[in-house]
Amino acid sequence: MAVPDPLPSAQRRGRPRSAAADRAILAATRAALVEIGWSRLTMGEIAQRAGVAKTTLYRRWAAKSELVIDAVAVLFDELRLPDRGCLRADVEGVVLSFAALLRRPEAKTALMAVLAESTTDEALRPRIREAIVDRQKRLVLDGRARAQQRGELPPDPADPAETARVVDLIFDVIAGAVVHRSLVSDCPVDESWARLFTTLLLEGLGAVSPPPAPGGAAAGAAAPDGTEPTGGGR
Amino acid sequence: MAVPDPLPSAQRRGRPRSAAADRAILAATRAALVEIGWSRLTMGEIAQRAGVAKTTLYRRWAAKSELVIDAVAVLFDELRLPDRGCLRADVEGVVLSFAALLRRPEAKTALMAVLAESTTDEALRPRIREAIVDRQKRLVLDGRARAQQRGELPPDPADPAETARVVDLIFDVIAGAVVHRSLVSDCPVDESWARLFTTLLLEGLGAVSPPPAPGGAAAGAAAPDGTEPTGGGR
DNA sequence: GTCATTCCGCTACGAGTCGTAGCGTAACTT
DNA sequence: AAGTTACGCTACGACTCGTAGCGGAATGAC
Repeated sequence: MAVPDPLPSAQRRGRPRSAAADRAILAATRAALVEIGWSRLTMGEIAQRAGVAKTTLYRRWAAKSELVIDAVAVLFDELRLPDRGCLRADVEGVVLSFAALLRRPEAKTALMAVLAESTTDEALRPRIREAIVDRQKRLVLDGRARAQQRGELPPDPADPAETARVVDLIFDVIAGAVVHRSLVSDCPVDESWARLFTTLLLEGLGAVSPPPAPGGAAAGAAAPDGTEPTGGGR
Repeated sequence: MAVPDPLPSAQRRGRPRSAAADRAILAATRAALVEIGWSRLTMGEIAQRAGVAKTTLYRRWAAKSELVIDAVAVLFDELRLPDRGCLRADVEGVVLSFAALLRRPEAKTALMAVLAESTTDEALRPRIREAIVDRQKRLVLDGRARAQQRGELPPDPADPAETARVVDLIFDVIAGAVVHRSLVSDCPVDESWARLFTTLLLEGLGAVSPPPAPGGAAAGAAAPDGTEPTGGGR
C-alpha cells in the first residue's frame, strides 16, 4: 500500500522485501521526528537509526514526505469513538481524543509538514487523504449514524449528495477547529473548551454568547458557568 | 519590527539599512514561493532574485522561516470586513475573503510551512501570532462589535474572561474550518459552502441536518435548496 | 572637512545533505 | 540447479548551508 510496488505483488519472483525493515524504518522515522523535528530529519539519519542502508529507503519511497505519511498513518488509525450515550458526549469525546493525538510531537509535526509540502506537490494530496484525512472522517460517519439510531438526528434524506455535503461540513468544522486551536492559536484543548465548542456546534452562536443571566434560553448543559465536568455522558 | 534590530533604532550611527533592499527581499521571497515552493526555496535563490548578497539576508533574518513570515504578513493585512448589513452576511463575507487569501499560492504555502516549523521551534510561535494570527482575529472582534450594535448579539457580559473565551472559540471555528476545508480536505470554499457553514455556526447542527421537508424549522436563509447567492446582505 | 561607525557586495570556505550508480552477496521462486 | 530480486556497502558530483574576511559606500558626531 505504502510502497511504490514495482510489481503488483502478484507473480513476484526473487527475494521479497523485508517486512522487518519496513517496520524498523517507519518506527525510526517516528522516533526521529520526535527528537529532531521535520526540517533536520534526513534520509541518512533514518537509515542509520533503522539499521538499514540509505539506498533501501530510496528503493521504497520517492521522497521524505511520502515516507513520513506512511510512518504516521498508523497513529490516525488509533482514533476510536466509544459510545458515550448521547450526541453531545460523543462530540466532546472525539474532540478530546483528536486533541490528544495532536499533542503527540510526531503526529503534529508530520501532519503540518506534509500538508505544507502538499500545497506545491499535487501528487501528495490524494496520498494524505487516504492515509490521514479519511481515517478521521469515518468517526463523523460513525457518530452521526449512532445519533440517528438514538433519534437525536433525523435519518438521511432522499438526496445522498446533500448528506455528503453536511457530513463534509461537520468534519471540516470539528477537525479544523481542533487543529486551529491546538496548532495555530497554540492553546490547550481541554474539557472546558470541548464543552463550549460542542455547545456552539449543536446549538449555534446564540447558545455561547455571553449573557448567562436570562433564564432558560440555552438547553441542557450549555450553561457557561457550569463547573461539573461533562454534564451528561461518561 | 521584523529585523533583529542590532540596536533599538535609537541612537543609530553609521550607514542605515537599505529600505529598498528590504522591500526587494520580501517581494522576491513571495515570488519565489509561488514559483518553486517552500522546500526548494533557498536563501541564495532569494538573494539572487532580490539583487542583493546572500550575506545581507543572514544579517537581517536568522532563518528562512522568519523571513517568510515577514514576507507574507502583509498579505494578511489586506483582509477587510466590509459591513454587509447583517451578521449572517458578514460571516459569509469573511469566510469567502479568507478563502480567497488562502487560494494565493504564496499565502497557503507560507502559512502551512511556518506552522510546521513552529511545532518544533518554540520561538517561532509568538512571531506567527503577531504577524499572522492576530491580524485575522481582529476581524472577529470587528464583526462581533458590529452585530452587537445592530442588536443581533447581546452586549458583553460582566466577566471579560468569558468574552475572550467565546471570541477565541469563534475565531478558531471559522478560521479552522476554512483552512481545513481549503488545505486539508482540498475542496473549494464557494458561496454554497459558506452559506451552509454560516447556518451551522449561527443556528447549530439541527439547522443543517438534512430534512428540508418539515415546514419552518430553520430560520431565514437556511434552506439548503436555496439558489440565490447570499440571501441577505449586499 | 575628518573620523568613527555601520551597512553593503563580493569571494571563499568546510560541513552536511542529496539522490544515484556500481558492486558483491543474501533470499526466494521455479 | 538457474534465474530473479532485494540487501548492505562505498563512492560520487551537485547543491545548500551558514560564516568569515575584505574593500568600499553611506551616514552621524565633532
